[in-house]
Amino acid sequence: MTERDGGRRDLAAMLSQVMRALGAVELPVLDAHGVSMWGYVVLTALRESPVRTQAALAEAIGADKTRIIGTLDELQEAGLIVRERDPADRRARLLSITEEGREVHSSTQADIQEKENRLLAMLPPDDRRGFLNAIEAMSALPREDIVAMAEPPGGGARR
Amino acid sequence: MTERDGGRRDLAAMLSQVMRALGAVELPVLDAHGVSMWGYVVLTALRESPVRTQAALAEAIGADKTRIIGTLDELQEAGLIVRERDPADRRARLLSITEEGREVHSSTQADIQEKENRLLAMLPPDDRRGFLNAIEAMSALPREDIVAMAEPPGGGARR
DNA sequence: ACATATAATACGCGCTCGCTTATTATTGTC
DNA sequence: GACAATAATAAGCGAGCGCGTATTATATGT
Repeated sequence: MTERDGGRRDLAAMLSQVMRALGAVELPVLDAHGVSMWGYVVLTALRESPVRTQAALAEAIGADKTRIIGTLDELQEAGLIVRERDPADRRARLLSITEEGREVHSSTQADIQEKENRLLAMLPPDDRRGFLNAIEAMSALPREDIVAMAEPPGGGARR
Repeated sequence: MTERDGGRRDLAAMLSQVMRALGAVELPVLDAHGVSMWGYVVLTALRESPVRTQAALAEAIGADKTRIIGTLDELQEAGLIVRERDPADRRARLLSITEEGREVHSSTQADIQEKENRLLAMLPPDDRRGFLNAIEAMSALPREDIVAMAEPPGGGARR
């Protein structure tokens, strides 16, 4: 807010820094729990709700459907997920989390959030609340919505 | 805040979503201005202050010193930066931004921040303020500090 | 003078990822 | 039944990246 033209630094630049630091904090936690990053992301998603196809899961978590197969293989092998053909459509795989997967996810998430809480504790309460509200809101939006939102208002007529 | 164990989603997960969306918003802007992502990052850094060695620049922007050489080559070729040997130590390169580099950076940043402002406008003012304060604070900290902060307080005795 | 350290540079290795293609099995439509 | 579409799967390609190595030039320390 001192010598910058726009009055603030670029969001992406700042967030990129924060993300990198968070990675340094959290990846070792995943390692310690024997879960890969994508494995953890999959567990998180399946914990919220089972899915009917791998493609749907991939889309939900922003992964490439052709690349999560290995991750699913590992999770299935480790007994953390169930992956079976849908009797109603044998092309599809029903994916859900096992009880063990739920436990692994819980303990991992507890450790992760404990560390995150420590970071959040450095912020004044109002800023913390605002920050959490903001990223909750933004992360809940589909990417296309965010892209559209960033366009000039008159840009809609270009469609 | 409904059915989650910890009461909130993982920061890293949410921020990762936001970052991806921001990428979709901002990378085309960089393209339109003929600047690569790392090129823009370098211009941003040199605009704040010149540096004395490429290694120092790389460290400041979180890049790999062996990999930014190509980027520096391009920026120098395009007349956006000055890169000359330090007369006081011929091993080192003095790096600074040119007037043209400043202009390219300014127009790029204006477009980027305009888009970011549109996104920020979706947030209630308090949340926006809190969010910006938070990421400014967090992104200003060295990564090691953040990692250390995430450790349990008693962990210090382990050193 | 010589040993050691430093800065830039080029490049290798292994890994990840976005995207694409091709194949097999299965389902849906005409 | 034929054909198009769909789901999973494997793998290729190119790009990017973290990290490491090696080389050359230069500076510093003994």
